[in-house]
Amino acid sequence: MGKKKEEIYQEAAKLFQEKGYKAASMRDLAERVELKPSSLYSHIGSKEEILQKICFDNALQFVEGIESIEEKDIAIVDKLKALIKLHISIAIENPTSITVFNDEWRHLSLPYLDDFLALRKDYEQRFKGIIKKGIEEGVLQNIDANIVLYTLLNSVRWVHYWYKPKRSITQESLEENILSLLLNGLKK
Amino acid sequence: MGKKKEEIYQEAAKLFQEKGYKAASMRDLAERVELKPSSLYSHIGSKEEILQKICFDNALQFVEGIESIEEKDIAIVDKLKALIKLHISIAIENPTSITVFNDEWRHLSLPYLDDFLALRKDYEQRFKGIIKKGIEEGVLQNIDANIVLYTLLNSVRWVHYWYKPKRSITQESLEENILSLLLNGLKK
DNA sequence: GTCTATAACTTGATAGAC
DNA sequence: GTCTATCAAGTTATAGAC
Repeated sequence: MGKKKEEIYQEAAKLFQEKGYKAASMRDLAERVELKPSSLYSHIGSKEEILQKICFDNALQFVEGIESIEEKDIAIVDKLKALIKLHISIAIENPTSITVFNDEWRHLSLPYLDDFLALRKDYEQRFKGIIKKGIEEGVLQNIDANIVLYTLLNSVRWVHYWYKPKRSITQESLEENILSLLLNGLKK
Repeated sequence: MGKKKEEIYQEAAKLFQEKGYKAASMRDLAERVELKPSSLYSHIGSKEEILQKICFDNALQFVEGIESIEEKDIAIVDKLKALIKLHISIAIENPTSITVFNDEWRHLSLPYLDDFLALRKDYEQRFKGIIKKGIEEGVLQNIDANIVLYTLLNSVRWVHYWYKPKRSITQESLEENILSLLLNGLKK
């Protein structure tokens, strides 16, 4: 990928994050990469093409991550730990694009929207499968698998909104704290 | 509030939820309430006025809710339970406006944006205060208060995205399950 | 690959008749 | 209070010179 093209994608992600996809204009973007708006189109096909790349790149990262965890020969609880860590590390490594992935996918047009939702559904089903197995094995509390799935996903999906790497908390201790809270509970 | 005005606010919330504030047009809205676009302005002042009402009405519901919980003479753990239930019930009672409140507040213009953020900050500080007291008293695990605050908020803030009241799960059992997960942990 | 110019369209909101 | 007509500004994207 050309250097300018890469710059455009990166700045677009920032812009989409700050203003939202719809409110971010190609004029804004052009200004940030020091080009006239029309010149953007020598590098990219359309505004939505940028959104597509961001959404699907992130979706694939999650799908690949869960596949590799599924294959591992480890205890269910450790698979869940690995999944939660996967979410935290993806969110912290690339907070900008993960925000767009989380919040702006709905502006995808068909058929991309359907493809995206299918990928997401697939991911959630795999995640739920691991939870269900843990309940069956008796190592997890017998809580509705959907509730566990979405409570875990949600609690971890927005870490990047408030966690700043420069703070006193390291990523390691962040992971430990969240894992302790989710696995052992808030009560002493 | 006039009947038509009420209808406009309600449909606007739905529309903002479905498409996002920026992508939802006054023409869309007019069509839904069976008016010509210009006629909307006999009932409302502007598009943003609708957003303001949605955001501040919800924010005040949370602030009033936490004030009433603070005043109660009950154990810290019970205050936390009450807070989590507050979030769940607000989200389920009015899923449409809570989505707009959650996701679209950033399209508020100044000075409303600052007012809104101040309200939110105030709420979070109060919530964090309760958590800190629980840690001091020794009834909660010694986990960073920010991590607890945001993990709780996030896990519960998006319940309405996946919980459908018509499902087999009642609101009561939903609350019990989420509370059990957050307070006692996922592990058996 | 960048520019100027502009097409084709959508946006929120207003003026003024009825 | 609803309408028709319309404005002014903003949108993505393209055409074609250099």
